[in-house]
Formats: sequence, structure tokens, C-alpha cells
Amino acid sequence: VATYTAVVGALCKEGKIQEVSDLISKMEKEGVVLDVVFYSSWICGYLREGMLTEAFQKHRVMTENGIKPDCVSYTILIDGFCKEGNVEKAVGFLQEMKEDGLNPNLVTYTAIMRGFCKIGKVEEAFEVFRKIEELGFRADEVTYATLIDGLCRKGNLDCVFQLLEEMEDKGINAGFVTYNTVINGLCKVGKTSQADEISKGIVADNFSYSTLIHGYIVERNIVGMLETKRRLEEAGVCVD
RNA sequence: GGAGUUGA
Repeated sequence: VATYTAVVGALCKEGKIQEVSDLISKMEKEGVVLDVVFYSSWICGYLREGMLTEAFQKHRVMTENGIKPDCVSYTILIDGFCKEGNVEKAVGFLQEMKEDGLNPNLVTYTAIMRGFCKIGKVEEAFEVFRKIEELGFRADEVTYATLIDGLCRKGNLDCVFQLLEEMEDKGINAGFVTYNTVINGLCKVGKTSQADEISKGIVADNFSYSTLIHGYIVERNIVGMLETKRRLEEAGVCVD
């Protein structure tokens, strides 16, 4: 099954989810039994394509076949529904997994948080964030970056800088994804120069530079554009 | 062998 699961993962990444059915018939002929990890990988593929109904249907088929969902399979479902902005359903799954006696973990809650951010409910996202800490999980960089991104999209930059400080206090390293999130947030509100300053204090990647250049283009700041172009060439970063 | 964060 492990081998087949790896194949499913690869097929799904290439958008060839249709071919999974053939794979399953082959497995059945060989007497290979599907397990929860196999289904998760398959469901994940449907969610990537935004096919929520199909994903949920496979989840149901799985349970009907007596295969118990686990924490990861629920989290995959929750994340998929959150990404589409269907947080109500995601929260429903969260409830369901608790009823099944499963404990949501940091990844699960981060996915929920992201769902609230996605639909612009930053207050609710913050509540989830507090709950994470209440439950004794240590919020990691991904959790912070997710919340920071949500705040950036709301234009609440004060809060963003507060969280960055909090990360530092807790010894959580803010990597380039986190900084790029902040850089993007600043560029979006027309503060590209401030974003630029931040980028000078970190190891910027092609995301950072292209975000800055885009910000300068929007601001029609030709000097900024050229200067950023010079910096990225100097840094030897390839932009795609 | 499966899950969470950033740009155009």
C-alpha cells in the first residue's frame, strides 16, 4: 500500500487524479487493501483541485469500509474546506473528529485559523490562536505566519509587528516566508519603501524581490524598481 | 507512503 500511496501522491500532484481509479482496480486484483493513508493522499488530490464534494464522498466511502479516519485525514479535509472558505464545514469536521476521540493538533488548528483569515474574520482567527496556546501547543512559525498574513490582508500592521516581536521573544525564528508575508502586506498598502527596508535586514529570495518590484511598479517608483533589480542581481537571485 | 504559512 505504501508504494501505491506514493504513486497516488505523485499522480495527484500532476493533476492526474482520474488515473487513481485504474490504480485501485489494479490493487484490488492484487488483493492490496486500501488504508487511511492511501485515502488521505487521494482525498488530498481532490481537495487540491477544489473538488470538495468528491473529497468528502471518498472520506465517507472510507469510513463505510470500516477504515477509521485519523488526525491527519481529518486535518486534510479541514484544510481543504478552509482553503475554499467553507469554514463552517471545517469546524463541523473538527467537532466530528473530537467526537471520534481524536485530538486535533497544531496543524489542524492552524488550518482552521487560516480559514477564518481567508474569510476575513481575523477576530475568530485570533480566538483560535489563543486556544492553541490554551491547549498547550507551542505556536510555530507557520502558525504565526498564517495569522500575520491574515492581519496584513486586513491592513492591521500594528498587530503584525507585535506578533513579530512576540515571535522573537519566544525564540521562534521568522524565516523568509514570514518576512515575505510582511513585505507583501506593506507593499499592498503602498508602503513599499518600508518593506524594502525590512528586506535589507533578511536573506531575501525571489518572492521578496518580485513582491517589492511589483509594489514599486504599482507606486510608479522607477528608482525603487531599478534599485531592487540591482539588489537582486547583486544577490544572484534568480527571478522566475 | 498522507496534512498547515508568502509574490506576479
